[in-house]
Order: sequence, then structure tokens, then C-alpha cells
Amino acid sequence: MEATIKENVFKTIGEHLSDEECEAFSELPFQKSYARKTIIADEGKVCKYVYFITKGAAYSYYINEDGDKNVIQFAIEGHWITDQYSFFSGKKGIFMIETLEDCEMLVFSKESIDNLCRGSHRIEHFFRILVQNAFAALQYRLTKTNSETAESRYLEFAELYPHFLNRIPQYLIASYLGIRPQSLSRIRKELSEK
Amino acid sequence: MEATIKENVFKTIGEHLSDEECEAFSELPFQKSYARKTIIADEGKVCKYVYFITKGAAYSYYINEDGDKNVIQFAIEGHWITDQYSFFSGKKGIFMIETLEDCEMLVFSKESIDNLCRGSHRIEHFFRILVQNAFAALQYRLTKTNSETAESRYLEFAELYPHFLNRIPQYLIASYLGIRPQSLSRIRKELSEK
DNA sequence: CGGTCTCTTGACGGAGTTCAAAGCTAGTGG
DNA sequence: CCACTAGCTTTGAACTCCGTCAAGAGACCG
Repeated sequence: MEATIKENVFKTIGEHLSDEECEAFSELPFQKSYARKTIIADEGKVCKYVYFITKGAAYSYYINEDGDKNVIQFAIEGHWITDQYSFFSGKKGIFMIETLEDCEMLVFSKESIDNLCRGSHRIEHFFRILVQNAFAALQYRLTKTNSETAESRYLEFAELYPHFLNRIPQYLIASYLGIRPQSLSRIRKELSEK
Repeated sequence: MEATIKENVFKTIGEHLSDEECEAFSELPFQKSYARKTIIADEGKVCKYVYFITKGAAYSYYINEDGDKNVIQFAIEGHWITDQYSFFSGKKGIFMIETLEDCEMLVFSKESIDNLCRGSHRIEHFFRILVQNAFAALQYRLTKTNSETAESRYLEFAELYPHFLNRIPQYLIASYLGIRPQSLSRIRKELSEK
């Protein structure tokens, strides 16, 4: 079983998996490599998998009627990524998922997740807490989006995810913050002049 | 056991609870009434409960450094509301929860939820799906906030929650949409002139 | 080393904010 | 049950932040 995922479980629920649970986690997903700039989940199609990144970086986004990209989430080693809505409902997706770097991933189908959860109460617990944490973080992010200026959102982003800054192109960070690349460029200039 | 909550479980996971599970759901929470405009969870204090509304309406919000209210969520009969982050981490809260109308609620402590989840895999499953759905909806809302104009966000809100429009004051809807009451008033005027 | 993708800079425009004041409405107390 | 008041909504005018359009500079890859 991947060490990264073992750590992720412990970090999330503060408990270690049993030997059988570890075995289930190594047998059910399959490993896959993706080159950078590969689209691994496509809007309009059902998103059939949840991805756990063991190496590399990826992001999910949404394209609106005007054709603008809207970044939802960045994910690197030790992070999970999927189109939640599509994955769990089985309906066609609304998000794209694309790699930013060459990636190694553990790929879980819905059956894998369901089997893992059905087979172990602790694992179901793990996934509940995982989503709960993500939900709380997202609520927090939304309040900031609704009430802070782009500058303070950028500063908070830079503080929360300093390792993202050198790894993710600026125009995607701008999109994540809900502004245009030009605006982020200007904000960074202002900040550097202070 | 409250019929509303039974329905809520079935609507969420498409399964009915067993008799024992129903019993647990009636024994563990306590019922409480709150007058309108009562603050039931206070920022800065630990949010110890999850509330399931059986009658009335409430909302959660956040107050930023400038003293502005930022509405996170509205909740009416059949909805759950809490400060997720505080409730699950046991750390001090960042949101306030306040009633909009006289309310009847089922109040669950962390121990109640943990007991319910520990005692029944189906109930843990229910809570996982509940949070998952909320998460997907929130992701969707964030993309809209980041890419649509206030007008189209208002139109979508009005379409998704028509019953909220006559029940919730406009300045709170404005806050939920991330704009000022004056702006929402102007948007509504424009729309009525079309 | 050429081409494409990314970042920067400038000028202008527009959506939403701020400040201020007046008109409504609903809940409270007499 | 009516009148008063506090809270909500509307409107106007000036301003600001960010978006749009456009063009040039820089970086990265084949």
C-alpha cells in the first residue's frame, strides 16, 4: 500500500488502518501515470474515478458560457481530486480535471470506494471526515471571495499555499482567486513596490 | 421520531432506517424551540451542536474585520445547519447562527452524532452523503460567484430557492450573493423594468 | 532559434461600492 | 388598535476596483 495514502488516512482521522484495511486499499485502486497537460476528466462525461495523487500536480476547472476557465481546486501529492457531483451522482460532469505536471495517481472507481466503505466502517468514517474538512475549507474560501479584495485573497493564498506559487502558472492562480491574469499581475506589482 | 428527519434520510440515501436506527435518532437529539432573532451559535465560542430544523428558518454568517455580515447559508424545515469547522474540530467557531423565525429544532451534540455513526454504518453513510451533496453544491456556488455577474447570480438564486424570496429579508440575500443591499435593490429594479 | 504560451503594462469602461438621505414596513408599546 | 420607531428598502451621485482590449516583453519547448 502506498505510504502517502496511509499517512493521509492517519492525518485525517488520527487512526491507523488495520492490516485488512490496508490490503483493501492496495488491491482496489489501480495505479496510473499521466503526462503533463493531460485531461483526465472531461466536462460533459461522467467522472467515474476519484484520484489520489502520489506524485505531481493537477487541477480541476469549469468552463462557463463565455469560454472562461474557472479553477476550482489545485491538488498535489497527498491530495484527492475528482468531480464530486458527477462521481457520486453518476450524472454527466461539470468540471474538467487536468494534470499540470507528470503525475502518478491511485485511481478509485465508484465500486472501489463503495466496497471500501461497505467493507470497513473506519474507512467510511475516513471518507466522511475527508469530505467534511474539504467542506469547511470551502465555506471559508467562499466567505473570503464574497468579502475581501483580490489583493487580500492573494496574500492569504500565498500564505496558505506557499509551495503552490512556484509550481502553478500565475494565470491559473488568478482564475482560482476569481480575477483576470492582468489584475493579478498588477496586484503583485503593487505588493512588490510596497 | 420526527417524520421530517426520516424523510431527510430517505431523500439523501434512498434507504429507510431500521427500527433500531429510528429509535437512536429519536433518543439522542433533544428538541428545542427558539424565538426569532435568537443567536444559537456564537462566533468565538465552540459550536457544540448540529441543528436539524423541523419548523422555521435560520441562517449562518460570518463577520469580517470591517464588521460586515457575510451570509453563508440559509436553512428552513428539513435542512441541517451548523458551524462544520468548529463542530468537528472542537475549536472556536468562525460563524454565527441566528434564527430568522420562531424555530423548532432537533439538536445533536458531537457525542450524539458520533454515537449514531458508531452504532450504525448506514447512519455514518447517511452523514457522508449529506456532506458530499452539500460540498458539491458549494463548489458549484463558488464557480458562479467567481464567474457570473450579480444579476445572473440573483436570477439563479430566485430560481433555485423561490420560497426563500418572500421569507428572507433582501439585505441578507444580498449578503449571500456577495453584494450590497443597494446593489440588489438596483438589480431588482432593472429586472422589473425589463 | 523560431513559435507559442505566459506575464506585464497602458488606456478606457463598467459593474458594484460608498456615502447620504428619503420613503416604507412591520413590530412594539401605550 | 393605532401610533411610533427602528429597521429595511429605494434612489442619487461620485468613486474605485477590476475587466476588457491591445500590444509588447519574456520564458519555455521542440
